[in-house]
Amino acid sequence: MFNQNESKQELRCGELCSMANKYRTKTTAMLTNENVGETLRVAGWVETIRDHGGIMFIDLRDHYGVVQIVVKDTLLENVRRESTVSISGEVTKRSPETFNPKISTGEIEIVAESLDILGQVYENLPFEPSASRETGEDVRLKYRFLDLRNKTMQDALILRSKVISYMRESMNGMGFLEMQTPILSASSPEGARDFLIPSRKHHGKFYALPQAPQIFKQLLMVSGFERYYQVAPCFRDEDARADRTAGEFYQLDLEMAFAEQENVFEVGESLIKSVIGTFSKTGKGLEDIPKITFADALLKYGTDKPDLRNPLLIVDISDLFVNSDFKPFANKTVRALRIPKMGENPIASKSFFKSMEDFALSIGMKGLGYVKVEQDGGYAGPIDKFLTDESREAIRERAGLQVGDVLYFVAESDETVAAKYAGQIRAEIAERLGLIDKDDFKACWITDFPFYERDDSGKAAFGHNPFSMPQGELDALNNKDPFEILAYQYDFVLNGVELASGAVRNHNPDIMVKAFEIAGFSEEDVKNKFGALYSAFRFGAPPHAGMAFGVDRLLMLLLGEENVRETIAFPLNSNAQDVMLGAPGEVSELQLRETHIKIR
RNA sequence: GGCCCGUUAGUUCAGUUGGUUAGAACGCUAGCCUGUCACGCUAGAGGUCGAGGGUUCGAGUCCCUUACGGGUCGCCA
Repeated sequence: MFNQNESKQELRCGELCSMANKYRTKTTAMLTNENVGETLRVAGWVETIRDHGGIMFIDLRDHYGVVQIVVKDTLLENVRRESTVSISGEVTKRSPETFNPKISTGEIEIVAESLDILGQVYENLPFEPSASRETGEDVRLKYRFLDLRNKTMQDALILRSKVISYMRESMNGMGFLEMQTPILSASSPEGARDFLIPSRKHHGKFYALPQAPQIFKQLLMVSGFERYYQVAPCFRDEDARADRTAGEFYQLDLEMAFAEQENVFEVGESLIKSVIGTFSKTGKGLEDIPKITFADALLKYGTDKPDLRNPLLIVDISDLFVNSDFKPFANKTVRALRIPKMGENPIASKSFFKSMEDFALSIGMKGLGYVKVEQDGGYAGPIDKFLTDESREAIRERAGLQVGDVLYFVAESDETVAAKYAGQIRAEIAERLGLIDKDDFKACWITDFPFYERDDSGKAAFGHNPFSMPQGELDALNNKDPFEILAYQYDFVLNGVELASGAVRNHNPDIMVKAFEIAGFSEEDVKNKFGALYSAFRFGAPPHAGMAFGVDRLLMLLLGEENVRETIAFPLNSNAQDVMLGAPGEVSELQLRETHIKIR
């Protein structure tokens, strides 16, 4: 198993790494007790200087590790921390009482004979690289080159490199070809906002950066490349989140011809199980990956990206309150969340219930009712007095209530809203009670997304992806209520994070036209919006299906980071700016003229 | 665009009911120290308390406006 904590040691390298030159003859990774007595040269960054008057020590850090340098004369004048130096000297064995077990070179040291400053530090450091992760992100990103000297950041980017290379090997091993698709592309009419690039040669026209290689990979299927993948940059001009970078991100994008949903699952599971098993911090891998329908996920977990490490489940009890006298529940969607033994948890004090109610109000709920199951099996709590004896028993059975349990109630007129609130309560309770094992990995597939959703005016609009195949195909489109139609569309969810998304594609132009017609578009619209696909599908398209994993999010989960920017060398800040290079920035008059742009 | 939180030394933070000269740690500078490894000790420099306005005898502290940062909702087929 790959050990994240020893990633530097994993970077030991062969012949190429040992290339000796005027800067160094050895890297720290190559230094062992065997080198004692040898005079050699090392180069790196001055991590610390410990000046004891008559003797001084330097911790010299290169990419591979650290070695202690002993300096006995005035060589250290003008040497500053974090400058780069080249030092020659003799490797000596330390006396046993001065061994440092924390570093791999802890039993030896180099007695400096000469020292050259290769890269001086000219001003005070804005922060300590060793403590950079406690520094504000705006300062870190402005001096990202210093931030990345931090060991945790180095390890994160090393892991990123290893994981991507491992995924490429896996995909290659499964017979997939990595292919490149254009970066300068056309604006797509659906989906997120595009980043636009003005054309110099074509007045008033624009390229767009691809939101995903979607259309190109489907065209590759039509061309007969049956298994494609790409570590693909994707660009979307949407606002950032902790788990969503501004502007650009990487996907492991894949597509398979003559494939069904199950075939994609097989490939996806094979890939992700081996990645998690190989690279997770604890070595803990993924167990069985259940398939949960979108409808079921919304009911049981209150979200389409459930965290299955959270053991709590939601049940529907709406039917018990049809025509109930209790107005807040009567004829509403009522969901109940059982928290086993919570009544016996010392944390579950009066103030805990109060603060949960405050949380409920803060997310827009009107209140948060609950009952406790007492020792005698009876209920206590603010909701109990509104329950009939029959409903008490029905609820007990439905939710599997036992002595000591607490049951929370969520009631809303709108079913979707009720589900969402119940999901938020489920997540919050689990967080507060510490029910989630942060070192664990639990995943599921979410399947059977609705093909259409109601837009604001109640009309049918594409739910997620107009390219996906409706279940039941043309027959369903012709004969079913559009809102009953499901799509061959799926997400892969890991620890509550949407890690991948995919679909069986609609490769049939007749079904495509019909699907768009229901959503209010004509055949002409299809030709205009998706002309290339429409055309390609008229020339012998294979059925095909695929998906795409978010590489940055995968790294975030593997590293146990809360923020996806910790996995990227040079991310934009959450405001979509590069404060180091000044992007976005102004351009010259000439550049504007050449691209026919006038700034208002 | 809405909402929440924040902004005090280079960095991370403290700062009481509004009350003398705004503190600490790390970093920086200088000095001492021959075995440290987060070295230690001594001294020192370093602040328009994000900006503007208001209340007050008096504002880092209270009020308003605004800028910036983080999170979140919208958005992300």
